[in-house]
Amino acid sequence: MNTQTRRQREYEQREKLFLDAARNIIRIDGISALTMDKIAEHTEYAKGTVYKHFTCKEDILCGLCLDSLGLMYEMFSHALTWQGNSREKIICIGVGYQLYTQRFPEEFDLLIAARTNNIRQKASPERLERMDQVDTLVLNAIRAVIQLAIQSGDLTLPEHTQVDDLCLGLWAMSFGLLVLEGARDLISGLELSATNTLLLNQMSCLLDGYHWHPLSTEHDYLLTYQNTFRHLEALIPKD
Amino acid sequence: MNTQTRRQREYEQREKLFLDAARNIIRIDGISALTMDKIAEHTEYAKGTVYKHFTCKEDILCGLCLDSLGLMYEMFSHALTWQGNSREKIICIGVGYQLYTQRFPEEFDLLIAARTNNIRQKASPERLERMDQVDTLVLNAIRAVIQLAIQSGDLTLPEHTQVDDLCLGLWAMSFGLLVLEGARDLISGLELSATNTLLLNQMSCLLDGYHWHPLSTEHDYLLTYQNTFRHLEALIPKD
DNA sequence: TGAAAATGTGACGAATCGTCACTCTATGAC
DNA sequence: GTCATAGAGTGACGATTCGTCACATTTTCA
Repeated sequence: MNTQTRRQREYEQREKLFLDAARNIIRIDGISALTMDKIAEHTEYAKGTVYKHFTCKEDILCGLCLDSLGLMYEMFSHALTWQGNSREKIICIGVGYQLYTQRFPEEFDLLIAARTNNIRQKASPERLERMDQVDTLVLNAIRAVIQLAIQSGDLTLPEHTQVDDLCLGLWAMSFGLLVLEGARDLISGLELSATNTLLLNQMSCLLDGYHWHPLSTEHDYLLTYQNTFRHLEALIPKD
Repeated sequence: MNTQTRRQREYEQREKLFLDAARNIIRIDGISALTMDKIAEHTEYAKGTVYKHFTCKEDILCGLCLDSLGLMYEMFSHALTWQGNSREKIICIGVGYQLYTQRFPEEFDLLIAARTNNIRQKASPERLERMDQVDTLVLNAIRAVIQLAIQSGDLTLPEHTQVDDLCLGLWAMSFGLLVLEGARDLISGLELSATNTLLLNQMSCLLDGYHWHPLSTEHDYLLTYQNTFRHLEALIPKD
């Protein structure tokens, strides 16, 4: 009987509807303006129906996060296809991350919150499980580039260093920079270079430290940065 | 008239009392368990009195953050006195950061939250201003080490790179690693080296990339790490 | 067609926020 | 010592929001 599959499809569509409504509210008025009643009102369903889909408000936040992670994964996958050496591919991923957070700062706040015990303690285990899965996908994208670099001889990891160590290092550096960057005007008194080259420069030094070839002295990564920027910019939804 | 100064002193003591109560609640039951009524009850004051000190709940969170930043500044200052080369001093600071977040994970969640627009929009301007000031102090501690390295010839910054760029890079790397580290068990499937060497290794690579001498090939920073760890551990309040 | 299953509802209780009109208390002028 | 006054302290209150659940409505299919 395909009544079941139709039901399933309708259910998923409605879930998407609720998440879209929530995302809109957040983009316009910020996270603290998000209420279950507003989501119900905007979608013309009753609150009870929203709770058929999400166990609590935090579960919705994680649902949104899941979508964001998905988009990020898409962008990262796209970055992998960038024609260039292994370091250029990594830069392309970093640029993707940067573009995303700059385009949707409110949702980046969400990504930050979702790394916090406070939120994760309340969200449903099922959704956390799914977040883990997408996390893994994203990580695999970065891992793939590192593996590629090792195989092609561009990179030799120091002793006692795992692939995942570098993976986390790159992630942490980008994450940290973008979080602090989001609060840039709040951290007064910092005399910084232009936003766009900041991430590039720090990543360059880190990768130079790993002796990931070609080194920044051997290749013009600023050009790569600019090209990948234009390349990925087109992928970002305008809405 | 010193009635005024006494009043002032009492006011500050009570503020400290409220913050201590809030911190206790958070340490025991997490951020979401913090309510204004509980703070009032635990301190045996009425809620209205709490609101004489803090404009809203977020203002309290920022107040706690301010204390944490203060402690961190103290620790960083102490790190500056570490006898060793400039890179060792930076490591000492990193170790201090790590020790703090591991000792008080709940409060680290707070530090993260306080970098988020959501919270900052609600806190009182006065407190945000004070946070900025302490931020600056902390940054100055890092700046000082970088300046020292430059003056002593250990470090020459690349062209188009500011002192503050490196400052932010170091901060971002540590911040990012510690946030992700806090969610370590949540990011399943990551095969990482031991926690303690992770931060050290990533920082080492970054600083090697900057050609900050002595390079990690020329000096045993693992030893530095272990020594500074023991050195600073004693500073952390046991309570 | 109609009984059973699935879906949808919104009034409700509970928790919490932040306010404000008030009571109480310490101060210092006389 | 008395007393008017500033300001410190209160907690009942309205408002908001969460999450629930007993009931209403719709859909399914025998």
